[in-house]
Amino acid sequence: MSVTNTNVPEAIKPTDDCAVREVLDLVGDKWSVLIVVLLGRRTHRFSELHRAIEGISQRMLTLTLRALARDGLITRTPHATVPPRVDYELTDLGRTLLGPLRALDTWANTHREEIRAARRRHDQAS
Amino acid sequence: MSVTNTNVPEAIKPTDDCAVREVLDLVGDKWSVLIVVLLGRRTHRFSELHRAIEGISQRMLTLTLRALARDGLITRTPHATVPPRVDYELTDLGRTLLGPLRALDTWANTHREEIRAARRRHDQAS
DNA sequence: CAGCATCCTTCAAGATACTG
DNA sequence: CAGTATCTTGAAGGATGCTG
Repeated sequence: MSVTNTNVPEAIKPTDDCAVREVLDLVGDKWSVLIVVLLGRRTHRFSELHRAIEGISQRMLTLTLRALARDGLITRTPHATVPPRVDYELTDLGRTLLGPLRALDTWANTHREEIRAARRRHDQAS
Repeated sequence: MSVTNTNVPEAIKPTDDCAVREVLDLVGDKWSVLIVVLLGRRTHRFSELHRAIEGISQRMLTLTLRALARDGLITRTPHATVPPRVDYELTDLGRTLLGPLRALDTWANTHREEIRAARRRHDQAS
């Protein structure tokens, strides 16, 4: 199913059939967008990401980076130095994702208060 | 942290500090975007959504609708008829989300093959 | 019809300790 | 430094039966 095309049958299957959900399967988890955004600014090494992202464990950083690399959004380049050093960088594909993410970012900043208000109203009423 | 503003310190906290992650906390789950997209076309009643969204359980449909209503993205209007009937509809706020979602949708459709290719390459290499 | 109440399973994610 | 290897837990989600 497409968000854009409205000339479609009623039914929706998650993942198979909804393009937006495919994106969420790529970067909808807890850490991926944070990494993509940081790498959107500049190349980072592993330890830099680890320090920059508050609260992430070494394990989750490794797993998330591996998944992003598999999907072609980032590259991993190890340097044979001592001590070892591994750089992570957005691919061209990864960079194209920054635009849509910016749209979401703008939306969130614009409507943040509206959402909080709705929540307060709802929680009050019940 | 903002995706747009690059004049910011290094560190990122998830949820608190990243606007994109806030959106993902609203609609990043398995079913929310599907519902938002369907309601973007027209008002639906509960049973219509249940039939339209392949694989969703009554329980998850109820929970997801409730969360979306709490965040002010949709409205719930029960009709005192027999048999009972409840309509769900996007709010103005909910409608403003369709734009950013469309951006993601377009991105996914454009780069779907690229991602599949990257994945094949990666899985081959290992 | 539109749900709620329970029980159950699975998996994302965290904690901790170890290593090339 | 940049990871693995285990173990554990919490929350998301599913299955089923009941009800105003």
